[in-house]
Amino acid sequence: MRIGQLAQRTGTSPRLLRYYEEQGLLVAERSGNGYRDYDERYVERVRQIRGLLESGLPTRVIKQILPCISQPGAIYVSDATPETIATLEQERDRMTERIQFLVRNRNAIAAYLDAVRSTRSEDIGSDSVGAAAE
DNA sequence: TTTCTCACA
DNA sequence: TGTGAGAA
Repeated sequence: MRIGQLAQRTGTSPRLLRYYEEQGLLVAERSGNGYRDYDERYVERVRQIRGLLESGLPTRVIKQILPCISQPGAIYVSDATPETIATLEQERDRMTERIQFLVRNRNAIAAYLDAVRSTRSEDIGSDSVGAAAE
């Protein structure tokens, strides 16, 4: 498939897919006219990349660890160099810190909302706020 | 439609 | 980390 279709199927843009390729996250075949040619497997691969980026990993790290985690289910310990292990440990710790940061802020917001709701229900006598979605 | 490059937030 | 413009 061509870049436009892959973009559509992964919810990204052609521009972004070229950018990922430039960063070494993707390698595309070329068809006769010079257009990139992707097979089915790239849909899942792009989703993987998106997920890791949204988790806050920089592209250079994703490039390094993608071969290790792209095999679903099986974990191939063999292809993880000591250097990659170190990177993963560091990234895991960074993620833990960010999670704690998010939890604190979520709690602060939740506490504020509870306070606002209780003062309003004292004034008005009712509240119709729906359940929070997860 | 896609390619590339340059510039910019 | 991404986007927009311009030209082929």
